[in-house]
Amino acid sequence: MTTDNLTIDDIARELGISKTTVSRSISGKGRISEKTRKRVLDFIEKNNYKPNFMARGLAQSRTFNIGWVVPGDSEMTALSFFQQCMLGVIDVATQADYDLLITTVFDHNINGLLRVLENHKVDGVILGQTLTHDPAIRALKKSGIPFVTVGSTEEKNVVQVDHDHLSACKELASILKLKGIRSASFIAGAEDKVVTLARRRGFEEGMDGVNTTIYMNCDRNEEIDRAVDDAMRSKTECIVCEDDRICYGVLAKLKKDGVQIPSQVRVASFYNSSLIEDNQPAITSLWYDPKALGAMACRTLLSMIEGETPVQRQKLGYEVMLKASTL
Amino acid sequence: MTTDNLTIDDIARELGISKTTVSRSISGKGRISEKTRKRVLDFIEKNNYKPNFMARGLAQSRTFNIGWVVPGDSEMTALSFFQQCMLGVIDVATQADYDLLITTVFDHNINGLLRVLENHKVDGVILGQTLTHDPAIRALKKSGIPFVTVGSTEEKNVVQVDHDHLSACKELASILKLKGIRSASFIAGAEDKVVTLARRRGFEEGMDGVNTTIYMNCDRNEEIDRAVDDAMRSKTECIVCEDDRICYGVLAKLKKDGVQIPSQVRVASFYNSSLIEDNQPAITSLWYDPKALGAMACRTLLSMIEGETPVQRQKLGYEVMLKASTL
DNA sequence: TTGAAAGCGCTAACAA
DNA sequence: TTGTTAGCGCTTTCAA
Repeated sequence: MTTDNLTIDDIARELGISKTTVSRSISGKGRISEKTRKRVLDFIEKNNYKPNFMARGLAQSRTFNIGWVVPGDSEMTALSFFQQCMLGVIDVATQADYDLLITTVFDHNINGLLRVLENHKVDGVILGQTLTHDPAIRALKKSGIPFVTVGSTEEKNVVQVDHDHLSACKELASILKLKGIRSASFIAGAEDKVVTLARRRGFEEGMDGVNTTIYMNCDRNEEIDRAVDDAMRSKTECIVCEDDRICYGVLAKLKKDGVQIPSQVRVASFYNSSLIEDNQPAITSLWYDPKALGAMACRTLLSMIEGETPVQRQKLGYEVMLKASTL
Repeated sequence: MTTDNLTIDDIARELGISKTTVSRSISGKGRISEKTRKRVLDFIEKNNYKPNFMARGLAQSRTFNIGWVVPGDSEMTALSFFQQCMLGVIDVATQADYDLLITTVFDHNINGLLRVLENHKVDGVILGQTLTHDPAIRALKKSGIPFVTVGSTEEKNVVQVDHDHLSACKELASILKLKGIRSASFIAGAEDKVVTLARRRGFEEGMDGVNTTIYMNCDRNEEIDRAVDDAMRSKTECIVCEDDRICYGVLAKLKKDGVQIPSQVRVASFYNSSLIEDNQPAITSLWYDPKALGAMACRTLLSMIEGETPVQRQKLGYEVMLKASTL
């Protein structure tokens, strides 16, 4: 049953033709008479032949794997965003007969990525997140391997796909401003992430003229709690959270302190996910499509692997979802 | 700079020895004089030689990749458990110069896994979750490839690592019973998951004599809400949640309904994670070490790939964490 | 339109 | 202790 040791030679012998012809029939490259082509394909179908990826890889210097690089702390990795995005990548990759090799980057330590690159274990890489001085991007550039980043970067000549965070955050912020908010606080995560900076800028531009306070690097709960304490003490009218994880922490803190939303303070988030979507009251937030983003990243990468030169920057849209948390 | 086209032939020529000698120096197999061995290694070090994995793979029929199979719905994948577990796997794999190929299984659809197996893209597989009639296990057995499951299974001859869910859940349940609880409800997820069944059994055994109600297949929020409604109507004294995700839903529902914990109902969870750990009040739960589990699974798999015959069932411990949610 | 033959870079008998 | 020689299974010139 499991006779999957069938090789291209076996087929050639069986059909009385050469390996070359078989190879060509499969790949579709070169001229082949429709007749023999069909003979080969039929035989393959019947005998359940599966080409050997390693052999093909060695001959063509290809692995048919693509690298997927994500932050290596479980708090990050577990974020709905990366998971959704990855599912989009997998969808597209699978259809093109590629598989995903996963690598983690933790605290600017890119050893895992370096190993994968040095060992030539992937044909291209998708970077799940961009940092301001991103060592991963540097390494990828140096390696010469095709790669695309999910998230923007200032680095030159980097193919990138991203949501339009700046516009989205600016739009949401300005809507909040129009609601008559006089003072707002922005609680955000690590400022070495490009997306954090974009959101901050969107917030600031949208809130132009409003009294604002910015709390950066609130990655852990204590920091979030402290930021919320400070914001409430300063009688902020609205807390805007940089992402779902932070919003989750903010909601927990407000609940603990018995602060009512939206009567005592309004809350909005620049990223939505299942982490907060069932909250009572519902949270005003931005909606993106990370799965579509992942799919686009993968499509782009595959085209690069095929030798095409893709658009450098692709932006995906968003939606503003106004809910009860901001009146 | 990027002269990484150095091959074993180059080294041999450069050093005036044969490829074989070089190969042996690297692998450490066969007899080699310390002197030449050192010469080769020094040369390699100096010239930054990196062996070609594809070539080695083709020659040895190995890929130096291991497959990591997880549920393909983002709600599941994002669970802290799988992420932590994966980080454990990656740690061990990386040290042994293996990489992780990720594959998803969604709703008993194992096509992704099948492709990876047929294409021989991995040397072994770690299954992140076990189902009662697990098609993945069947496929893996049939393929003959080494694999280990994270989670138990009834299938014969399957190497498996797991937490001791039964004992853990039974212990927690019996502690709750000792606290004088007269009626308890168990809210659980899909009953095709082996772990769900184990936890249920632990609950039932631990609660022996107590008036209990079981709610199975509560994977979505509506179902959780309905279960909670029913449980509260039946004046349950304690809601025991099968995992963190469900507990999260239960807590949200109780909050929405203004039910006080633990005064109006006690709550416990059979799995802890960041999803619920900051809850007020703190939730009584079980603590496991999924990262250690992943690491153990990977170590076991690697030993199997090396041809060893490992222990069939390995169990990791747990801790009962009694918190304010159960008095 | 087809085939022969030379690799891709490494490992592993078998000899020496 | 080291080297010679076949492969691993596929692709790809170059010829026919």
